[in-house]
Amino acid sequence: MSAKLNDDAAAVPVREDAKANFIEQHGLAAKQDGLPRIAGRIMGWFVINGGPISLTELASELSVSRASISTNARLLEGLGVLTRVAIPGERQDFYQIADSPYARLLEGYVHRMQGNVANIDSLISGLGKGDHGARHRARQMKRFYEAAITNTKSIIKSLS
Amino acid sequence: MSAKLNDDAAAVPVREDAKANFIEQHGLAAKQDGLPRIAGRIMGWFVINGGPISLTELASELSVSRASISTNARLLEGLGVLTRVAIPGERQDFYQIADSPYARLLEGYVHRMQGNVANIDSLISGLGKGDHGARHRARQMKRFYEAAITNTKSIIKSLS
DNA sequence: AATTACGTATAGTAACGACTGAACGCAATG
DNA sequence: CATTGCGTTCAGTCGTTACTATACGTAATT
Repeated sequence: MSAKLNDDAAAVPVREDAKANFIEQHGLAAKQDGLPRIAGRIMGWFVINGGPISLTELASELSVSRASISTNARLLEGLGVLTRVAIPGERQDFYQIADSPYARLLEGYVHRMQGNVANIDSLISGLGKGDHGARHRARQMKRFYEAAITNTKSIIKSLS
Repeated sequence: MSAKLNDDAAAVPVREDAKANFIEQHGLAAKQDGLPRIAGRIMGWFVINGGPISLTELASELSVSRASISTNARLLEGLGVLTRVAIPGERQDFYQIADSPYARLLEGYVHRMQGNVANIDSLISGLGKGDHGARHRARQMKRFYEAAITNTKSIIKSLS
């Protein structure tokens, strides 16, 4: 997956290409993380341009439907990546990139992993006396998740 | 689906339920991580039962098609979660849970994050002199990924 | 050889999710 | 009021993907 494509259209400004490319790549990366591609593109746009911006403007910026922008912006708001701000005198909703967006994302991640730990716990408490191997492997798995959780929490702390 | 929801046999129907439930929940969690649900169920089965087991046996254990088991087992093998072992005298392929499966998973995660960093770098080097905000936010994002990468690497080290 | 037992490749299906376009509700403006 | 502009909701479409069924290749058994 190497992506340095620089042979077509010669005299085009590379600057704008870099920005558009980043947005697109970030949308792709978001897909990898289980988020809709548009959500990733929105986030990429905010990394570059910061905001605040209205939904309709953002829709035309990324050339997608207003509906899609609306749902995905609220999704990102729920994840703590975007915050809704009111601009005095303006009727529209404006979105802005949150204060520490990545910390917010990690918090959701921690929450999911804690759910996994709970799942492991209910397995362990349901095991019989004979299931030595299963208990051992389940505990190993739990240790992994707990290590990941505490480490992630420390990252969150270092970002805030 | 007719499960065992009776109370006639005073045995321990709860035990088996716990195991089956764990497998199913783990399949669900895998979906969240972008893996096929069956891959997650396979992994859950191995956490409980360890292995080694042949593909056809595993297929009947999880009651899915042999083809699906085959592809997903190879997927997990590629991720470093399962290892193929040969049992002397047996013709079949046997799979076993790998030594430190979670460390392997995290390595893949690190790799993906490094790709993101590369993406950010190419954005930064494409920014003009005026894009102060963008450069600042991009650097912030890069710092986040780098922190996550080093922390994840330390987890990997602690698991190996 | 013929047959059996296994893993894999392939085509087809069924379900899922992202995204769009058109309606709706609502507030502010004319 | 009527209208305009906004965000949201909802039905529908399109593409993707997990999973199955079938066919295939191969190695061991007979």
